[in-house]
Amino acid sequence: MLPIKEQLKVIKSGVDGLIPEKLLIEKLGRNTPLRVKLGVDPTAPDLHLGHAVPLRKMRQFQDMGHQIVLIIGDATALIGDPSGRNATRPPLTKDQIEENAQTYVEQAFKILDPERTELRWNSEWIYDLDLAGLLSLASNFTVARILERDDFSKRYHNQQPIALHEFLYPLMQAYDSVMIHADVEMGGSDQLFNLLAGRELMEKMQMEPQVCLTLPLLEGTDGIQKMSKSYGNYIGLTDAPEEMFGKVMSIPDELMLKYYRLASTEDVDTIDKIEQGLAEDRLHPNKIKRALARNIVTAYYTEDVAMFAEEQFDRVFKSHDIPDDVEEVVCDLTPNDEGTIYLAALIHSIGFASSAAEARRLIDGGGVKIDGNALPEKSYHIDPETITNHVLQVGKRKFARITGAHN
RNA sequence: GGGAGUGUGCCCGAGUGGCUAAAGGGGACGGGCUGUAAACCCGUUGGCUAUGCCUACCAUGGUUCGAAUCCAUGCGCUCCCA
Repeated sequence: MLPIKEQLKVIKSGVDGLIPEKLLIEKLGRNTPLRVKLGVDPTAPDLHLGHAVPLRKMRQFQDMGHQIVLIIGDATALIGDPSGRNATRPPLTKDQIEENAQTYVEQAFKILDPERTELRWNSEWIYDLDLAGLLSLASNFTVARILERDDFSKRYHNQQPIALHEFLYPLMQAYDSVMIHADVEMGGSDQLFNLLAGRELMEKMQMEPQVCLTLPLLEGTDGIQKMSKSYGNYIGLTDAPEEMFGKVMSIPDELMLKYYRLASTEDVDTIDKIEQGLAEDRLHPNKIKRALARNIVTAYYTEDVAMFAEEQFDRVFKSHDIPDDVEEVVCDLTPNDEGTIYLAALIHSIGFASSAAEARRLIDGGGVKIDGNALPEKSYHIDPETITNHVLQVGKRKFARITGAHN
């Protein structure tokens, strides 16, 4: 294993908090692999760049020879983590959880080395807890202690409901740490309370407590709220390369460095140089953002794919051209008695607008183009000839080559 | 168990009998500009083959020529007391 100093440098890069650092040094000093825990709840089927932040940190531990333990919270997902929430999570069925968990693991292993990962499901021990067990577990915490946490107290003061089962969530997560004998548990900074509950419970059960490692939350593409599927500001690990590239380009400039530190594969020294270069105006923000987008796409696909994604991006957004690979869409282009087709309905039917009325508004706003030429206002009804085998564009990003059905 | 509130469009939030498809803000989308799907500026934001028609302010019923607005009951949520 690397010397402790070297290990600490890697561990601490990009982290938000390490509680307590002294204990971590002590644990590292024993020169045996640490058990490093990350628990994830399969509440949504797709992982995004925000989830990837702790996973990347896990990978760093893994590469230094520590034993990482990835816990799939299939049991805790039934409760739903209240962290940072202002409302109770909608319940998921066991089937949904099962399904989500599958894709979750698959995507996590794009970052982690599966061969050296201990994968556990917390239903393994949580389902064995009977009521008596649960009660004795609950007796370790007080209501005041749980109510202390920011999200609960906010909800309480704002007269928003807190369901009783949500109180139990931190206990369940803490119990996971006990069961797998965690040395370190990591999570986003919003997880701090849950992580500390793990420490507390371990101590009460006469174990050496875990070290809590928190990572900053990654803001989504809007640059304001944390990346989350429910805010629609996420960059999914399974997004198409062009999509991924474009989404990275859409983050506010101020967020670039944070993305470099938390979501890219670039090492600390390189990022420091970039930061300096930007501050001194030696590096152009657009170039740096492009490099970031390429790096991220490369991490989940390949370098070639990333370069192609960049080319397409330039075609569409820089030169306002039509991309190479426009999807062909077959539509009913049978004209009515007046020899026209209702374009607004067609746009709606292929999913480019949420209603025909919206399609009409888009036409009037100049957002609908055929072969790159904007249609004039009110052209809701058009001659089918003008569109058959031509490229219909709605907004900047939606393209389709329209062909008629063969009757 | 008793009492007090509250429920509006994707979200927040005004509106307390007609001028309300419903102010304002956020978000989203579209256009312009550009170094980007950054920033900034402008526009749009219930549905419908559409100068009109239909559906909408928790639900149902009522008062009224006319209700998001008044009344009744129900449902949801919150708070206080026990």
